[in-house]
Amino acid sequence: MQRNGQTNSGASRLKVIEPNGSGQTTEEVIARISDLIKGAHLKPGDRLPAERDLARQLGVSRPSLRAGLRALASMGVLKSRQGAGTFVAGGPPTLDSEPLRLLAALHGFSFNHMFETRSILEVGAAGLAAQNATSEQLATLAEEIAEMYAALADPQEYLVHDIRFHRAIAAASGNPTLATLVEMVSAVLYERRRETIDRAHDFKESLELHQQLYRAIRARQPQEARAAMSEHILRAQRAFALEESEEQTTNQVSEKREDVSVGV
Amino acid sequence: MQRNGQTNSGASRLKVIEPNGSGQTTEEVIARISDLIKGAHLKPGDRLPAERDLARQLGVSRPSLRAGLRALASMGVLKSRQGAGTFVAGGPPTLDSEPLRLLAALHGFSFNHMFETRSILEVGAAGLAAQNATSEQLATLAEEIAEMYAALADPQEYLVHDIRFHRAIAAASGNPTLATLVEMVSAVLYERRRETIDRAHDFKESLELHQQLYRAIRARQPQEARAAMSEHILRAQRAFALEESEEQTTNQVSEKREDVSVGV
DNA sequence: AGGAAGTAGTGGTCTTACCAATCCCCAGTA
DNA sequence: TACTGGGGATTGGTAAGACCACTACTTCCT
Repeated sequence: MQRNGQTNSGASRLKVIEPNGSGQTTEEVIARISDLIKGAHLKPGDRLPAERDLARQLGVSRPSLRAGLRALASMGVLKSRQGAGTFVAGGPPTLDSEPLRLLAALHGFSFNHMFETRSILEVGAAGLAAQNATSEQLATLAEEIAEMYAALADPQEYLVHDIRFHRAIAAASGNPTLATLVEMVSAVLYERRRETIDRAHDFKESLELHQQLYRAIRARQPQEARAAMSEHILRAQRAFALEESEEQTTNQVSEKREDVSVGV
Repeated sequence: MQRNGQTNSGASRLKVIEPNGSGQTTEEVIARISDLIKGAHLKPGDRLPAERDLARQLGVSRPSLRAGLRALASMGVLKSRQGAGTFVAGGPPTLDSEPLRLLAALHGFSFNHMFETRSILEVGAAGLAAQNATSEQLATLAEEIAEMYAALADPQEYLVHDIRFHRAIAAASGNPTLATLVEMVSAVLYERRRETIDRAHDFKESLELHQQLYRAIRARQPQEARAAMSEHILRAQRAFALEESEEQTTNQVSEKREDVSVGV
């Protein structure tokens, strides 16, 4: 079946994909779009041609093209909006944390290991932030601490600013790669934390450490900043484990797993 | 159109997906399979039902189901083999590094930042390895160093064992989450390094540091291990920058970017 | 008993068609 | 002139059915 019947008359910009006998049409599509991105021909926010057009240009069917686009979308580099088009992801660079979540579920990663990893990343970020933070970034940090003070009575609200504070430190490190990883790992833990924080105790101690951490960064003292961050996360880990055990005590008998096995 | 005509006679295991008017059938599929994984109903190596069957069980069309499966496959949790079936990813836990690569290309992450991140991760891993490495893992490290000695004259071969050595350290940290991240970040840098290593100089210095690092881990000296790893990566970064600049000198005029713009 | 050909069954692709959300232009109005 | 509203054209989302390429298993012949 010749699917390249008409050889793209006129000024075709993209070489037609070979009708490779084996099943790798989709991968070809992925590779082609990836190359466009790596070659800086596509920038964040850019819009791709309509699926029907792009499919014709590449010499593949729309389903195959869509398969490729979906793969890239699930990697977070493309965003499709029905009726509007498909765009290159803009905004702050982000790695989806869902893969990590699933990987953790599949291989039974313990939360302790996750905290350990987060600690390594954030301690490093704190050290770099103490070296590189701009005055504007310092201001953002101070604001979030103020918000935390204001939200001492509201756990959920407190958590929001806690998260923003850590995100701001990652950004202040001046290393976007590191910030992206911090975000990815933290997201997995925060999701879980959001469910248990209402049982949390004494935010004051936590806030105290945040304050201390901020002062170290502001004073350009990397070692102190690292120490404060390390201590902070360690305590967070302990608090987490505590709340976890409390929950298990509560939900002791209410497991009863619904029957959704897939009959493998 | 009632696509839930026959209500899955017999022992239906999966609730049919609502014919939700809006366009989120695929996401429903992803969520459903994800839940099966998170709920430990699917383990690594498990095989999913055939697409046609699974689509019928979920009450969606095969294209929609395939879209969901592809999304999960591109996250690395599923692997499809034509003629065989679709399986839950087995083997060592792995995060695809392609998303990071594309993100780096999109936002112009510098290699220095990438090295910085790698340093933070691997220094942490080295410290943990010094605490947790099993005797078996120590043996693996020693073997790889021996292989490096043997490959002093073959850059590509040397690099292979260099990579394995670092991978072994990450594994020896006892923290699979951390190991996964190390692998992801390193993969991006190694790919680039493979192209420039032939111009590399004096592996002996590098090997010396590897040796030193190994001894620190074997001696259970986390601080020394961290220092050695830090120094090692710092030098690798310098060497990388050097080879990079040499390459630029070489390829000065040979840019000439082929015309593959997508006519956006 | 061993190897080779056959045979379901699987994922991969294509075609066609229709649905739903969005965008954008333009007429109508204030 | 500026603004608002409608309506058509465009775009991504879903569906159904068919065929292909590959795999794994069975079965038959030597």
